[in-house]
Amino acid sequence: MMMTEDISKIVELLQSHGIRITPQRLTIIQTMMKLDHPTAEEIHDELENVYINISIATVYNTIRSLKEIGLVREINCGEGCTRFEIIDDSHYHLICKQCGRIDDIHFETDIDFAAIASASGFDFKEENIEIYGLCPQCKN
Amino acid sequence: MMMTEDISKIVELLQSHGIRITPQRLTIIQTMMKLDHPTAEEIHDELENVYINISIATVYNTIRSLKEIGLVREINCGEGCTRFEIIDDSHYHLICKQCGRIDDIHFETDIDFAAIASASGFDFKEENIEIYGLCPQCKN
DNA sequence: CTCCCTGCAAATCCTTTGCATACAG
DNA sequence: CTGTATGCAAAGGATTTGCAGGGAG
Repeated sequence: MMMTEDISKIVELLQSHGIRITPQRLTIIQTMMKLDHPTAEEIHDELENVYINISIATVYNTIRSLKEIGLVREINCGEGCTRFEIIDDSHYHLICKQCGRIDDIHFETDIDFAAIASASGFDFKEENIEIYGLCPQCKN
Repeated sequence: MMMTEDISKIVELLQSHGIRITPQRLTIIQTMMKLDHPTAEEIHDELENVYINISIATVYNTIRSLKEIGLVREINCGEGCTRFEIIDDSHYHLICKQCGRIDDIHFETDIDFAAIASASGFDFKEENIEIYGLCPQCKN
């Protein structure tokens, strides 16, 4: 997980994309760092728990901005289940097709994503690897 | 793309999962094979074009069944854009973050997905690799 | 100061569901 | 025959948008 001190780097990233630094945005980012692959609603609920009122629309709008600049990744956990996370180092996901459990998986790969993208004339931004299966609880 | 002759194998796959063979399901599968990463609605529209009336609910229900048995993969092309394809050989996707263009990418990888899954106690089903960037048209 | 951001509520869009009928096995 | 699949329409849920006021730069 990304360290709290990295907030200053995140602030620079937002500024470099002309995104204004607002208390709501910083709060949402910090909440995403605290929670484990939260849904938009879980972020919103967590904020309510600490008596911070940020509208769900702002949560969604912020997530969208952060996705666009590559700070946030969307994880598809099936059946209308969408979760989000701050992208830090290269880690990928192991997802249970049954219950939606998401495990972070760290491994190295020899795939040169940037080269693959540019071979088709694309500017590489980021990659996403999802491994689907049945978790220990669901596989029986 | 999967060959039409493979329909018999698909029929077997459905049967082995206790999924009944209906004209609607076969038609939807063939339409998915014909179209390039269609959305649910594109499948439905294509059927209307040839005067076949299959309700959009049946399209969605069928896609869901096919996803569950691992025949169909969902591709996330951002901004509430969900596309589907029949899974055939191992190929992955290069997706434009701007316009949603999807290119199929074929490459080999040394990642042993099954081993990674079982290391966490998961039964491996399938994997998904998405590379995001900006396509030649959008990167300027 | 100016323009972007926020909150609220309403709108929208995608997907699923309930029910009666049809049909695959 | 029996139980699942289908069609239709309606429900449901997630995400976005319009608008007026507030705040960052």
